[in-house]
Amino acid sequence: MQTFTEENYLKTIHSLSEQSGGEWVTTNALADSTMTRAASVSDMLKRLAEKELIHYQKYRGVRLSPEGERLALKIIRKHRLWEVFLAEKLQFGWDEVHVIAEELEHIKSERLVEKLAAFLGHPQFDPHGDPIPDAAGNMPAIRYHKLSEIAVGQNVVMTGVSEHTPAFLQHLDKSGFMLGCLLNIQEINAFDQSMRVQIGGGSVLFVSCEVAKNVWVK
Amino acid sequence: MQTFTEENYLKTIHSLSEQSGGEWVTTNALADSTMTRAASVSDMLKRLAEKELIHYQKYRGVRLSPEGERLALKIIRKHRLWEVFLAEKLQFGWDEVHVIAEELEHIKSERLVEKLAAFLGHPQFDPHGDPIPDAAGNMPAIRYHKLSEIAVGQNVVMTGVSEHTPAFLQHLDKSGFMLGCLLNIQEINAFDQSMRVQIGGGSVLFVSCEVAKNVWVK
DNA sequence: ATAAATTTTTAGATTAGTCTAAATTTTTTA
DNA sequence: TAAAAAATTTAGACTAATCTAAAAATTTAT
Repeated sequence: MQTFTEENYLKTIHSLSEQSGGEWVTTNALADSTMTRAASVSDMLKRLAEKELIHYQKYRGVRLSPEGERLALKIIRKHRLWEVFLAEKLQFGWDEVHVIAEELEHIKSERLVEKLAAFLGHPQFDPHGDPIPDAAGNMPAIRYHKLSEIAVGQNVVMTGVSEHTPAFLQHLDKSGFMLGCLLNIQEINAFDQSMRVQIGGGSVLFVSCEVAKNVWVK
Repeated sequence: MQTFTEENYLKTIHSLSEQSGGEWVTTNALADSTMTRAASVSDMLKRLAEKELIHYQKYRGVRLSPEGERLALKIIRKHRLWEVFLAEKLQFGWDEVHVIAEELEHIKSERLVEKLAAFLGHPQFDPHGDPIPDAAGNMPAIRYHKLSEIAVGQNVVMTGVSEHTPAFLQHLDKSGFMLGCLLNIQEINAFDQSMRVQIGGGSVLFVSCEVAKNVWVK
């Protein structure tokens, strides 16, 4: 049985490892992500290695063990299912669901997760377009492309976001972005890589490079 | 902001105080209810008194302060709303909802509670027949009568239970008891106060005094 | 009303998780 | 490739919540 804190470390290691394409995760990267100090991370890594949830090599970094990976995926599954519940059943905005799901993801009951999944109709994606692992821990790794990598003239569909802060999501709301919307890239400014984009065949707007990098499309 | 543990103490003090009709709650009673030792309770009471959530007099006992009462009712509201969600939306049995709600009740978001209440249609009672405090903290104190106090020949309706253990609730399931069912008291045995009861105009069964004491009727 | 029994509190220790400061190891750079 | 810089770990301390054992206060009983 893991504590709340241990679960958060496993989840963070998973996410950093995914972001870096499977590299070993460093102590400092973890300290930044968990808002703690490197010394605290070192302590915790010793504890997680003791429990064989991670492979840990001093001064080198850390990877999840198969068991750690399994647990991380269970937490991610719960997090994303709760996000779907909050957005679809309770009408929360996609900018609000993350923080609440950070708490809900630690509720223990296996039965609860499976009944929740059934109640929601076994959704495949959360409100940000992130895939939901199934009960066995399988998660499709389809990440498509960043909007910032699409060429002028292309038509694409928005499939997700890689940044979950309320500030970013509210900015997208204001601009008219939503999952599934059609995007036509009309122009890319060579100077700052900002784009002129038409959304859903309607309004046209300018999208900064910082925004475009955090929007997934296919 | 309170910790998980502090919230549980407040809830327990509320419940013991309610059970004893508003008496001061003793250290030992709390130790029994929270599965800890009297020494740990003493420590915690000092902390809660420091935060002015309780009125605490050494060697005498403890009462909730107005602020402590307000917080306790908020937790009870959350607990009971989640129980309704689990039973009505996720099809959990009334014997399963309590333990899961013990975790869910600590989720912080105010907005979540109010959206959940709206989603459930602002229910007045949880699956055990316990009243749900409203957002302002008002809770109807209607507790009706114990089945064990009803006279022979009377017809009553089951309105709740005062014991939430799976063992007790599963026993009621097996016997055919459910909230709202009609009960006709056909006989009371003088020797052990056990009863012969007809349920819903149908099956007749024997009910021990221990069971009858934990069933509320009107 | 005093002694015995019970209840409650204090004292001192333990664990998980955190911190700062210092020491150590690795990486970078000249 | 050795010195400087950066990253990481160890050492030692702190807080919340708990425990056992002992001391103190209250209640009960003779």
